[in-house]
Amino acid sequence: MDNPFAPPGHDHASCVLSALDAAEAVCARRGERLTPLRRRVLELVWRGHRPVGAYDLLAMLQHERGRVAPPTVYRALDFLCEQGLVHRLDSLQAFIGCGQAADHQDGREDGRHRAHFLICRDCGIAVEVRDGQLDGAISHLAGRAGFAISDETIELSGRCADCQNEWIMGA
Amino acid sequence: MDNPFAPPGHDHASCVLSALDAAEAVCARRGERLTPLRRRVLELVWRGHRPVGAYDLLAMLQHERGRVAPPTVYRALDFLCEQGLVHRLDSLQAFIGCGQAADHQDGREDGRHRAHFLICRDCGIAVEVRDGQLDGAISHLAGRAGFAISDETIELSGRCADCQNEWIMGA
DNA sequence: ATTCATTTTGTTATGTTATATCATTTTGTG
DNA sequence: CACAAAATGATATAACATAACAAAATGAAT
Ligand SMILES: [Zn+2]
Ligand SMILES: [Zn+2]
Ligand SMILES: [Zn+2]
Ligand SMILES: [Zn+2]
Repeated sequence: MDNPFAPPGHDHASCVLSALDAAEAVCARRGERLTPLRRRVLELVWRGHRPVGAYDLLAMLQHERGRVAPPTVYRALDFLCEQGLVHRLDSLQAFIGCGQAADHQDGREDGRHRAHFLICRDCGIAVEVRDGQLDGAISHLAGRAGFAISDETIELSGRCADCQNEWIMGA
Repeated sequence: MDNPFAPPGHDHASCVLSALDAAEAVCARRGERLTPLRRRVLELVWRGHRPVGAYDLLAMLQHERGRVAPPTVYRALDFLCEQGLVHRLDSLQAFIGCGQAADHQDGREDGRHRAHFLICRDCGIAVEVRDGQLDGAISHLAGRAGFAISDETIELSGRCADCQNEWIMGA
C-alpha cells in the first residue's frame, strides 16, 4: 500500500525543476533542440499533476505572448511526446508531464516509452505507474494472440486513496 | 497461439445476427428499449470488425433517412455504450460492437463491463480480449496503490498475426 | 561573413469530434 | 383519453486537432 499520488502540499517546484533538467539532458544527449517555446510548454504542462488540455496551454501562452495559434501548441506537444517528455491521455484528450523522464531508458529509437496511468476522477490528478506484473501480462496476452504491440493505451480511472479517505472523514 | 482476429472470409452475417439477438435479449431483461434507431445504429456499428467513427455512422444514417444531426447518433451510441453493447475506443475516437454481449455477466448496475482491445494498425480490425492474468495484474496494481478503479481504458495497438504474415509472404 | 539547406515558428483557414438547448413526437400508464 | 416520461428532431455552438504556406531562426559549409 504505497500511494503514488503526489500529496497536496509537496514541493512541486522541485517536480518542475527536475522535469526540466531531465528534459535538457535527454534532448542534449539525443541532439534534439529544447527551444524556449518547447521548454515553456513543458513547464506549463508541469503546472501541476493534473492533465492539461491543449487549449488550456494555448490560453496560457496567449496570456503571456499575445496571439498564439493552435499549431504552435500542438507542434510543441508533438515534439515533447516524441521525446517521451509528455504523454497524451487518450481518455481525457489531455497531456501530462512524464513522471519517468529522469530514468529514461530509451526503450525506442525515439524517446517514447510504455506509460500506464492511474487517474483520479475526484481530484483530477494522474500518475504514471510502472508494474512488471502488468507488463508481463500484456506481453503474454499479445504473445498468445500472435499480436505485435507497437503502442499501449492503459489508463485506469477511479478514486485515489486520499479522495476515498476524504469521503469517509466527511471532509 | 490462437489468433482472436476474425479471418477475412468468415460468416460475418452471423456476427451481426448474434450481436443483434444478444442486444434484444439484454435490453429485454433490463427493461430497456432497443428502439429501431438504436437497433439500426448497432447494426451499422457491426458493419465489420473495424471501429467506426460517429460521423461515419452519421453519414450512413443520412444516406438512408435524409437529414440526421449529430446528437441523434451520439444519443444512440451513448445508450449502446451504457448497455455495454458498444465500446468507445479512446485511442481512435471510434466505436465498435461489443464482442462479449452474449456472455454479458452484468458486472455493474448498468450494462458496462471491462473491455480490453487489440487493434491492428494494418488491417484496422479491433478485437475485444479478456485475460485473467491481465485482470489480476490490474487489480493488484490498483490495490497496492489504494486506488479504486471505476473505468479501464486498455487498448493495445500493433499488428495482428495475419498482417505480420502478409509482410513475410510479400503480399 | 555569406550562402544555403534545414528546422522552427507564425499565420490563416479548415477539418473533426462532441455537446447544450429547446421543440416535437412517441410511448407506456392510469 | 389524459398525462408523464422517454425518445427523437433541430439548431447552434463548443472543444479538439491539422493542412498548407509564409517568415524567421539556426547551423554548417564555403
Ligand atoms: Zn509535484
Ligand atoms: Zn484523488
Ligand atoms: Zn464478423
Ligand atoms: Zn491486421
